[in-house]
Amino acid sequence: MPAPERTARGAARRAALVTAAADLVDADGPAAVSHRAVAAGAGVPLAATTYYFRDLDDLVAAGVELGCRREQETAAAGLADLPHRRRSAAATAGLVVDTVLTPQRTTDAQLYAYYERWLASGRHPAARPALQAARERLDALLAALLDRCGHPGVPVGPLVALLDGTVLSALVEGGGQGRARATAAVADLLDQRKRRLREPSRG
Amino acid sequence: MPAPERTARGAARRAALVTAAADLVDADGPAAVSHRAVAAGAGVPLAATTYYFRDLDDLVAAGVELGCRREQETAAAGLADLPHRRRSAAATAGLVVDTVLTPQRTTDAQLYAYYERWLASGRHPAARPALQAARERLDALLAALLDRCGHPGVPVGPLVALLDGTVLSALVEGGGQGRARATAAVADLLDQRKRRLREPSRG
DNA sequence: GGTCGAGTGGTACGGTCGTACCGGTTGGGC
DNA sequence: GCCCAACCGGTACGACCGTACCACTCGACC
Repeated sequence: MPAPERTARGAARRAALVTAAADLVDADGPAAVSHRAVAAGAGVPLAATTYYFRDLDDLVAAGVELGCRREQETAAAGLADLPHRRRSAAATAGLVVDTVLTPQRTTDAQLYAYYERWLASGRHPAARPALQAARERLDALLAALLDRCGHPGVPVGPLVALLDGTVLSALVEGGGQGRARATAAVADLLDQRKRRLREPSRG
Repeated sequence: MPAPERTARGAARRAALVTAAADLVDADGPAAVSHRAVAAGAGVPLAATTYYFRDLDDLVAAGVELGCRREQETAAAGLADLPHRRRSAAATAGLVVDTVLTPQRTTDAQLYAYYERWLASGRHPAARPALQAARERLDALLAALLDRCGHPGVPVGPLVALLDGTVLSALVEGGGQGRARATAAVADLLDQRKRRLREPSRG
């Protein structure tokens, strides 16, 4: 079952499976990926999943990879269209949150699935490379975004950490405030940094 | 199956089940909790799990609750023994990380399980109250800790968010650097705040 | 001593799961 | 026209799952 799809039809079917897997991961987290669910989602027989993927880990990894990549591609496209202009901390924070979470992810269920995806490498080691790459691309995307918004040089690592942790906390609390809390927290961080830069560290 | 254990023996058996569930959650996350795994862990027959718990959600919630509570109790005890003394940002950060993650949680697998536990309310709504309460107690614990270390008034929410997000990022990266990264990030935050306080915001 | 309810434990049912198997089909190269 | 690989798709197996059932034991109380 090496399945190096050589046929156009084969490649299309494999792509359909990966798309179905990515959709499942996005909607319900990596745990929702099963051979049967993916096959049903792609509209192909069950056996196609084992023909094109070594095992479930492989299938999950492919779904995670596509899910990360496709949403970052649209984020990158949006970033390219964004005019280079100084923006307020609040406006910038909104764009940061949109870049990290995508504008589509609004409900708590979607945010749960999102963070379950980041944790996917725990249960599915094959997904780790995709997640690492996605994380690196995200950092680059955010650095470029912050630059375009007149907030250059902001350390991206702590900013993403603050965002993620804030959403996590809001998920525990419940009530769908994840995005709002994260936006406020990021805006605060940008504001603090701006103030710090205005008065250079002690003469 | 209301199971309001009236017998001392019954209460003990229920406690054994909850302990086994908490151990499973700690070791492998909430998804590892199954009737059979809990029964085996507690050394009781399978049917005991359905006798003492309405359904699996109930069992998971009980395990999550105990897991959170017992580790916070030891953290609170340690805090009570901690002498009130000014401490460096680095030393304080180490204590903060120990309070949040417990000193025992060192491996990546344990940290994965820890954050899966925070996400438990997504799949197991019954666990939400326990997680909310745990989060509130954690905030109080940290506020007290920071006070004892000569860092009073530090906003705890963003601090925990930064810590959690940093560990999350380190888990994606892999390599077991979660604690170290989190400690450094928290120390940085405390240092920045100290500097900010030293030169009061612009005359 | 009899009763009654809490607790016990073995067993079973219906379902989903990952994965394997295998005969059938197709389509491009000789 | 044939062949061979890629591909297809139905089916099956064994494992584990949540949950239900039920005959049983035991201890307290009338």
